[in-house]
Amino acid sequence: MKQKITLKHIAKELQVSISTVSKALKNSEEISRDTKEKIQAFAKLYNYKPNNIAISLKNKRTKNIGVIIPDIVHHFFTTVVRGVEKYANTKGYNVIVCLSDESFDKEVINMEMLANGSIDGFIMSLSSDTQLKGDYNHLKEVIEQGIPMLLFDRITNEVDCDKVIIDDQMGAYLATQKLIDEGRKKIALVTTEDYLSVSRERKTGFVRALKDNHMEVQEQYILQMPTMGMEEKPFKNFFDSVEVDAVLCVNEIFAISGMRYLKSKGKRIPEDVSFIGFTDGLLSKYANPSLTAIDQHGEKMGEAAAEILIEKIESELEEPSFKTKILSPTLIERDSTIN
Amino acid sequence: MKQKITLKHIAKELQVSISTVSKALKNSEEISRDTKEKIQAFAKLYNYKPNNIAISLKNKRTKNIGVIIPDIVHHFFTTVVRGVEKYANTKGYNVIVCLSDESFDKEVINMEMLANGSIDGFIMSLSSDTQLKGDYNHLKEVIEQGIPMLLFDRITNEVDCDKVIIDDQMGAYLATQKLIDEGRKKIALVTTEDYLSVSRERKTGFVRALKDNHMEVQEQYILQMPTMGMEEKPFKNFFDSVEVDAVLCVNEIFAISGMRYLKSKGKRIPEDVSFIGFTDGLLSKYANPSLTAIDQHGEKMGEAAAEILIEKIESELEEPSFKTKILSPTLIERDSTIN
DNA sequence: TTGTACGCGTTATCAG
DNA sequence: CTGATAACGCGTACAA
Repeated sequence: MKQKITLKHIAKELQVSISTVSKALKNSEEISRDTKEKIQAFAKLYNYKPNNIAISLKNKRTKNIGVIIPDIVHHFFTTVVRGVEKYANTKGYNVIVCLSDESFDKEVINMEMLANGSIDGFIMSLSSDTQLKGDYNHLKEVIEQGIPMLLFDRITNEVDCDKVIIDDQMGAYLATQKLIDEGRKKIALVTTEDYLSVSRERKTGFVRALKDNHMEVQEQYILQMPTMGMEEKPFKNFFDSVEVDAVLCVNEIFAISGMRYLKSKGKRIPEDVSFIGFTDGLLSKYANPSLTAIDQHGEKMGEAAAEILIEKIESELEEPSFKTKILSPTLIERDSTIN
Repeated sequence: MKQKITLKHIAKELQVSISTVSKALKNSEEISRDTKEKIQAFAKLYNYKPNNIAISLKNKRTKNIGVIIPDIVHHFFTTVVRGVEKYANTKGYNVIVCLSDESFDKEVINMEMLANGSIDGFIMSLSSDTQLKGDYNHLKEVIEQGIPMLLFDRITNEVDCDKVIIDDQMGAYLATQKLIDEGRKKIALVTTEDYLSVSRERKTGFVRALKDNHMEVQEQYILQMPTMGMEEKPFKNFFDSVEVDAVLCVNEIFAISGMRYLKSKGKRIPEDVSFIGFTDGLLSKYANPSLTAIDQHGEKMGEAAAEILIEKIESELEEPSFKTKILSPTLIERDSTIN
């Protein structure tokens, strides 16, 4: 087993001091050509690579960024991670991914683990538990310590930091307007509970579009789904009790499940009922009919987040100047709406 | 801005030596009650937490494990990552995720970045590029250095290390047998190019099942898809030229796309043609008809991988005793086959 | 041109 | 009971 070689080994082997080796490997002018060549050759031969940990300790820079997301088996979040990775790697950063699993406690634990020197900055999206609880002290503490922090997608106004979001209101507005333009009159919204920031925004956009078109907002057309998983029954109750001709869903799964139920009731899509869903993931593309969707541009979001965060890390100015970047969503028309 | 506090700060503030503080915080018997209480109170007040990096340097243990996967916007890999995270966190480890993006070069770069002290061990699945190239020197070098390494799913026999896979042959066999039991006679296999280890295995299982049932293996029933993405044309060519009554696909996307095309040709599923796909992801569940699938138990795989790797990391014996854990796949019957 | 000494934050050993 | 010292691996200001 070829143990990792250190400056010390090289120094001893070549009968010079450690600092000479260090300088030689940085091609310092201070060192004679001969010595440099000898040392560099030796280093290459034994494949010397500086130890990241030692450098981190010295520089107080780890070149790691911590990403905390609620779930990883999730199309949108993974596209964001991919974007973060992509940009971070070009800047020589690694990405440490931690999952909060939608739990406040795990979010706190993970942040504490990472905050003790493991990372130079955070990119995160709040767990639903945290948003429900409304307790953001763990974020505030980290920020207090001077660790750069960026929130994306699921954010809160209660903490001051950089943010990247898509314009969820606009997404919902676009979608709703599209349905109205099709001539739909009874448009339903299928959403989650209100404490998720994104759901609130989407609902606002939905309502605004209706009002702008002088349509009435009827609470009975709004279905608030309980926690994910059991979709069958709520849909049944809802669609059996109200007659709709269009449905906007805050995620793909709701849309697919909704379409399935209505089709089983003999409705034709999109002739009888149009569907639009948030998050343009795999399901939207491969659904039958394929689903018209709001693309949230996760990868771009991740890249933007990484760019902003890394800039902040490397600028190290004390100024608390935070920006919120708002990306625009796009409507991708497929077969669940009428062209 | 409340800077992170160190032992040194505490020592200075309390007029004691650094080592006294260190010991006091570890509740050492050597330190008097009074001093300990004073120091512990102070530490708690200022929320002292030891610096991970310094500890890593000292212990030569980072408590990080590196996970390198070809793609993260991918249901199977994310379930594995989730399993790894889950187990690793219970053992106090963080997970550093790097993406090879199916590229040999990125795989090498990422491994080198992580191998210089950032992680205590690797869990990885080979990029297709690497499998195509057949060059595993980067893995061998890392293993040479004594860094524990575990391969999962996309593995190779050319490197000696721990491995976790599902029995892909068995999965394909199970699926094929199911189709045969339904009375299908013209069973197609839709797969990728042969250099992916998993595809090879699945093909072998498919062939074996046919032979065991005294059925002829006909090359014309095997469709080798080019790289992912453009599914339309190859399917058209294939299904227009051969008549089949069942299809086994090595992934969900192929299955969904295949079903779609055949439905567009007026075939009924599963009455005219049965479908089974590998990887029980979202698409399988929500497809129409829902897809009978081989569950690869990604999360279990991740947990098993993390368990084996961490055990190896913490046992630090020199013995090169490597095991290969083989998980059994499960057939999940849905509506694309006949019950 | 090369080497010494120090510091990053921690722990362990040993001396007082 | 407490403190000084060395060590982990590296970089660098300063001394030789």
